[in-house]
Parts: sequence; structure tokens; C-alpha cells
Amino acid sequence: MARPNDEVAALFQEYADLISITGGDAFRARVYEKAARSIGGYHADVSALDVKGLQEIPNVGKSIAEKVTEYLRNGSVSAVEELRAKIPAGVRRLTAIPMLGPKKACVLYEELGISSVEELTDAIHAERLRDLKGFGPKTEENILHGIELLQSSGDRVLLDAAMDLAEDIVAELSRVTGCRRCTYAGSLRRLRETVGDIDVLAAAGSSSALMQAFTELPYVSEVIAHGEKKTSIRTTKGLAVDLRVVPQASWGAALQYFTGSKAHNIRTRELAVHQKLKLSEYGLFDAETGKKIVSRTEEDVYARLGLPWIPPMLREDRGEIEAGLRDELPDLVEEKDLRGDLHTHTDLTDGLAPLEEMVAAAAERGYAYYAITDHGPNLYMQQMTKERILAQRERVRELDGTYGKRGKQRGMRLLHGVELNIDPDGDVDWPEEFLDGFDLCVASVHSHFNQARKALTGRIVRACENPYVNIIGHPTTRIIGKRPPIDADLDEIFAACARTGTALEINAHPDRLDLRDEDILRARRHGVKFAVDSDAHSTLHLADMRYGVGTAQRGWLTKDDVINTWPETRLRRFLRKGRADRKSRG
DNA sequence: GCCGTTTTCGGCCCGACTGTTTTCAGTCG
Repeated sequence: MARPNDEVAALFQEYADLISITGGDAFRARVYEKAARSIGGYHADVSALDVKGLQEIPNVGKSIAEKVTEYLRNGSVSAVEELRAKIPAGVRRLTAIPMLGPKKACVLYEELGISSVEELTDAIHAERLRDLKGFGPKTEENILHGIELLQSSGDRVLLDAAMDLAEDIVAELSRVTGCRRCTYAGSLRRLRETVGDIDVLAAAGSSSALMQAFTELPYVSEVIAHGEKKTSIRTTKGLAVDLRVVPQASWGAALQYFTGSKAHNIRTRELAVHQKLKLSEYGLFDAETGKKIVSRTEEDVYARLGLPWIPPMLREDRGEIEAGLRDELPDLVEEKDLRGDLHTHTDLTDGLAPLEEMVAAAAERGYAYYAITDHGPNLYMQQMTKERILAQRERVRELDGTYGKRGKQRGMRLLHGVELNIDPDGDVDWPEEFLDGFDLCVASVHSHFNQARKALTGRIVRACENPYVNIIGHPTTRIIGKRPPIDADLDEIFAACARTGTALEINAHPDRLDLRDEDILRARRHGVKFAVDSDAHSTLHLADMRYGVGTAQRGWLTKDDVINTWPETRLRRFLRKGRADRKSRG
């Protein structure tokens, strides 16, 4: 079950699309689009708000607030239903085809009655599009190609795959003679969890050498567009990459513009307009004289708009403009702030590397402390036993402080932990007496993902209430593109975490990134603490931490919010949770 | 339909590329 906010957001997005397709007022369509975004990202549950409370959501006025209450009361909105009756759902789906927007979809439906991708394919093959105004042979070809893309790949790729490719392209283009600067921008620079296409920006006096080198990269399968300022290609794996080349003097404005997000750019451009300025990728200009004011660095552009430099991870129009104007941007946690990793595996369970290799690799990263948390016995894959994990503990104690030594000081501290399995009732693998011997316990859901919402919620809340559970691992268990998040009442879980002193994990593995940014923003409001963990199953995975930190940054987290940035003593105090009381009683 | 340190009415982000045009509309980001 989706959050009511998400349902309402989807409804308004659909309404905005339908307005565009039916040729309605474009500004009205944009307002609904903006309202959809604001509602989807709003912290409070819309079903708990009255019309007045709803109007406090940005971009929601009287009319939209009333539509929200109408939807919550009736399960539908008459204005939306009216447009749905006019336009089959398939017509809206046509606009998912690249190169096919609302205008062309409308023509196809009104002139030829086409209302599905299949009908469109047939019509093209029957040459029925030939007589339509604005449709030529090239358009036909593009649409067919777009349908192919839509049906085959079309999907967004995971952050690490996009990053690897982007870093390679940037390295290649940086070697081209005349290239002054080169970097990736777009959603990749904002570290969104998935990337639809890669934006690469370069500065050079002349673009031709760069454009040529770009189209000749070995993995280019298709050149989509080829111009002086912009060239687009598709890779053999189906990922689109744009290269924009700008003069060095425009670098800052261009980087700001191509980093996005679209919503953030609209807000910055609006700020410019209100100050009689004009912001484009070439710079910030005086609107009347056209004279350039600044463009060289992002800092210059933001400063002239009255803003501090805004970290890319915040640029989603989720309040960063307002916070910036008040000079209240968060001091975001950074990868260098991390003093350790609190969820990692070895080959004692399903990890690939032995304890010593994992610890050595962790010490290489300069950590002050490091936790080993192999699976408990309830996860079928390994026959973990008390004996085996106690033997591991003995070895961990021997290695404690021996890696990453500097001079005579003790090296990296080792914490011996376990990743417990939260069973369908919320119980974990071992009784409290045995758990008492661990330095920390991560607890995660690994099965029974489809329990009813109430059972799933209660199950995790119960795990939080266990005085030995310190961290809820990959809290929603989603696998991006493969497994949806569990249907639990996250706000109830967040409240339980805050109440019991249980941290929520931000699992850094690129196919999890769990919690995700939006959930982090909500959890933060409950006062929850977080642990950014690699969940490494091999030494290589330790480096995934950058994606976990990026996700934490997208959730506006500071050092203080993240327990594995804390000094060891403060961390150990947090990990004692309810244990100290029990010991003093016993 | 929303919004306001120019405004309660009249605005609403900006530019590149493509294809179908013959000066521009549509789409995308």
C-alpha cells in the first residue's frame, strides 16, 4: 500500500499529463506537476490534514487542496475522471516513447484514433502517419526506434554502473587536446540512486575535437544527435550519454545548469528573474542590458542570487533554496567523516574474504574502528553456531588494534557483532544472554517480505524493542529494480527507533541504498540516528561507502546524525542501549 | 491554478537540436 501522499502525487501527475495531451493550459499543467512533487515529498501524511493544513504545502492552493480531500473521501476526483473519460489511458502511455510528447500523442489519437503502443506500431507499418501534419518519414523512424528502446532497455541503471562509465568517459575526454576541464554532471553528480542518462560537461575553446573523440569512444553504438555545442550518443549497453562543450568562462553557470535537478534549476531561474536577472547555462545576465554578471564558478552564480553554494546532493527543490536563503543549509556528512563501518561479512558466512583480509582492507581505508557482523544461525545459508562465532570472536580480540597502527599507538579497533535475522514474529536468532557477549547487533529482515502491513510493522518495532538490537539493517529490504520495499508503516518504525535508541541503516550497496533518500528525510524528523554501512561481502565492497554517504547527504544528514562518524567512546555508549540497566540489575 | 520585498492580476525558466518547415513547433533536459 502506497503512502496516501504518493497516491495523490501520482494522481496529479496523471492529471497534468492529461491536461497537456488535451491541449489544456500549459501553466495549469505545470502547477499540477509542481503540486504532485510537493505532496509526494511532504513530510506529513495528507490524509491527516484538513483543507487549511493542505494549503500549507507549497504549490497547493484552495482548488488543489479540495481535490485532495475529494480524493481521500471518494477515492477519485471528478475533474480527473472527466479527462480520463476523454482520453484512453494508452494515449498517455504513448508519451513515454522518446521523441513523442503530448502534442504528437494528441494528434495521433484525434486523427487516427491510436491509443496504444501496438496500434501505433501497426499504423506506422501501414503508412497511416504519412498524411499527418508534422509527421514525416524521419519522425516515423524515430518513433519506431523509440518504441524499441522503451520495450528493451529503457530502464535506469544503477549508480555504480553509471559512475564507472562516467569516470571512464571523463578520463578519456580530459586527454583530448584543448580540453580545459571535464566532469560529469546531472543526476549522477547529485548521486541519485539510479541514473537515466549521463551528462558530461567539458570546457574548451573549440568543441570539434572533443565531439569527435566522444563519438569515437569504443562503446558508442549510436550517435543520437551531433551538434557544435551538444552531442548525444547511446552506448552498446543502451545508456544515453550527453556531452556539452562550453567556453571556459561559462564553466560555473554550465555546471550549475547541467547538474540540475530540473526543479532546482527552475527555482534558481525564478530567483534570477525576480532580481531582474536572467540565468542560463552561459551565465547570469542583466535581464535588460544582457550584460553578463557572473559565470565562472558555481559559487559566483549562487552568491549573486543571494545563496551559499548548494551541494549537488541537495539540489532537488526539497527546501534547499529556502534553507540557503536563510543561510541554514545543513553541514552535510562526508565520506572522510566516517570513522568506521558497522556491518560487514567474512567467509565465515556468505562473505568472500577471510577475516584477516577484510580487516586489512578496512584498515587501509583509515578507519578507527570496524565491526564484523556475520549472519546468525537463522539464515539458512550458513550453519552458524555459537561455537563458530565464539571462535571468531576470539580471533577478533587477537587482531583488535593490530592493523593500521601508527607508531606506538593502538591501531584500528575491532567490534565483534552479528547480523541477526528478524523472524516473522520479530524474534531474533539468539537469546539475550548470548547477545550480551556482542559489541553490537545488526538485525534485518531476510524473508517473509509479503506479510500484511501491520504484521511487518510490528515485527520490526519488536526488533527495535530488543535491548540488544542496535541497528536495523537494510530496513525496507528493497533491491532496486528487482524487489519492492516491504509494505510497512515506516513512520511507526522511525518513531520506535527514536524511542528505543536503535539506529537505522543506510545500506551503501548500490543495488540496495536502503534506507533511500526520501525515507531518510522523514526518519530524520523523528530524531532517529543512522549508520551508513557497506554490508561488504568482499574487500571491494568496502568502497561502496561513497554511495551510502551520497544517499545520507541526499537525506540532509550531518555528522551528528550518523553514529559511525562518532568517536569510539560515544559510539560504544550508544551501542550499550538498554544493556547497562540490565547488568546493574543483575 | 498558484503566487506576491515590483503584483490580489498577470505573470509563470531557458536553450539546443530535430524535422518539417520556409520561420517554427515539438521535445527534451
